[in-house]
Amino acid sequence: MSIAAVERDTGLSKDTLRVWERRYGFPTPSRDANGERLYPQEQVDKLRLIRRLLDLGQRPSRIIGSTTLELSAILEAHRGKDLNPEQEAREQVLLQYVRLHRSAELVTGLHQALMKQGLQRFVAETIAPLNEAVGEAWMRGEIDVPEEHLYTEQVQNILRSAIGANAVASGHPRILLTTFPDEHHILGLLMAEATLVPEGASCLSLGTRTPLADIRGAAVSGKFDIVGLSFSIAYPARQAVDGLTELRAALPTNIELWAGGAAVAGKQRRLPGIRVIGDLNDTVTALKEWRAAHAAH
Amino acid sequence: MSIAAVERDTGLSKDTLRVWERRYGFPTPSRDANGERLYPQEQVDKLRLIRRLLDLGQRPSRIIGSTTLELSAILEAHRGKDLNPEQEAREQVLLQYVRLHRSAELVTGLHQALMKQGLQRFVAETIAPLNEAVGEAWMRGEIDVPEEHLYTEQVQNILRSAIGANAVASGHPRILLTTFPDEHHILGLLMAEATLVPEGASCLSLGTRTPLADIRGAAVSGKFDIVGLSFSIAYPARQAVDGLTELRAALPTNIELWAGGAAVAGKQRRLPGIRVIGDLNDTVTALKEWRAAHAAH
DNA sequence: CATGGTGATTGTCCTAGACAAATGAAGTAG
DNA sequence: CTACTTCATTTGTCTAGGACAATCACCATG
Repeated sequence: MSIAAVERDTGLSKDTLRVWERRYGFPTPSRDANGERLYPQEQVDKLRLIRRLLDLGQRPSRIIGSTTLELSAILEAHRGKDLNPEQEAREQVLLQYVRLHRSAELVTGLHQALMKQGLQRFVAETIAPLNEAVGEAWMRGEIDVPEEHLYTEQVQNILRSAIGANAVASGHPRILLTTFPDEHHILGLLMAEATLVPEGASCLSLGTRTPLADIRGAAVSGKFDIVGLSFSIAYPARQAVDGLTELRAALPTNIELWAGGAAVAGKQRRLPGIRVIGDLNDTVTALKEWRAAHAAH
Repeated sequence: MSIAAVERDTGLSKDTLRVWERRYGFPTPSRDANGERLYPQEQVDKLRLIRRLLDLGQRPSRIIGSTTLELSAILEAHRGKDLNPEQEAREQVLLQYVRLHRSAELVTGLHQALMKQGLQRFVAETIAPLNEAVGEAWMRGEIDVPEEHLYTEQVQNILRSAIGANAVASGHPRILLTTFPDEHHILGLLMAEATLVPEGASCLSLGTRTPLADIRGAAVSGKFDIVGLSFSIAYPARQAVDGLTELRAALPTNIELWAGGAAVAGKQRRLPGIRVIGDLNDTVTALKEWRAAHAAH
């Protein structure tokens, strides 16, 4: 696995990978005929774990010497904070369907949950925790790339159908949803849209990876009230803050800027003029705030 | 503007920006107190133009010396190349709905077409030509990134809903659909799925960007009969041929390999053992061939 | 407790050289 | 005239350490 592939896979920049090797003696990639780094799979797995722990506030020098098992244990310790046993049991049931040969059951299970809970609760209480469970299982190597892709695809199918069925043509406010250019993950965006649409907002999603200048252009020419950005846990927090600050400066002041997702959680202090969305319920709160502020007219 | 900001904004990597400065003498950023590059706004604008032209097939050394005005002129020249008046007129009718402020009409129009034509004809007769028209309009600079994204999203919504409504749990053959790692375009995949599902095939899509080794693993462990790959016009033909050859060698012989899309069109001769799908109708043909060959049992 | 200083940690940027993959031009065979 | 090879050029990405500012952990002082 080349250094560029590892960067894509782990979210650690090439510079960081090289400087870790120099400073901490890990990772220790072999070299190809051309002298370029080749990372073995198990080191990439460990890097993914480390990355996850960095996001949780650990520091590299502390954990980089630990084995994969020890890292998983630390991750576990971070986990068992607030686990509702009943809910976790239901997650485990769905999680075991995230297998290639059980895809039909996954689809059925998701559909049933959607019918039972309704769109908003389905997103907040089933999809969001399931997302996390899948992410963690992937970090621990319990599920692999095709299964994670399969999961993403099926959830996308369900959410897009449901959004289409609930869409209102001319609701207010008008919200433009998208992500920054190097953010591929779309589920956060779809979850936001699925939460907003039943509230009567008029959402337009541009999908992932829209250049900053184009976001601005679209927001202005489409006369949107709000621009919503989604950041997955894999997105570099620094880049998110910089990009958001730049976009905020570029947008007219009458267009609000909302940002949600793991990479911006707790960054409200550094993002003046931007509404940081804490979780899915907070999305609804933010919407109510907007409506209250604009009801006076 | 720092080098990281320019990378975000133009999509040109830091390495590329530095090597251009060294080789061509452009851009010429000033330095801050810390010796780090600071790009003036007008050079960033020019870099964006250059980036645009690179996507259109120009080469850096040819255009990097030109002024911003000259670059705009070249971009103009790329527009009205070989326009068949009749065809262009038809495209324009379809294309006028792909505007940010007309997204509601686009959705309505697509829905009506789907209801009128049925899923398979909708894909073959509406989506496929519209795809091409959008692609060409984008090449000519008549629509921009947000509009192309909007189009992709809306078509995705419709196709995914329709596929979900038509899916058969236990049909035959079992088909695994995905793309190679550097292929982001998903519409080809969805179009294939939408064509196959009404025929009673059991399709499972992994979405885009699945590593080759994982495609093989998924095909084997999921006991699929056929693996289908989609290649957009932007995918390098050479890479498609090499990747397919490698995958063919890695797959068991009893799993068929199908490849469709602009990048593999007409490459059947170089792809022994692989079924190259010419167009959407050919997808159905290939399916019938498979069934005929496996009916004997 | 809170606040501020200090030293260690850490990510990003720097320079300049190297090379393979992609491209275009010229030549050759069907 | 087309299709395939060959060869030179172009071009993006990788390499190596060095450097520094921002952040963090810690401790002392108000």
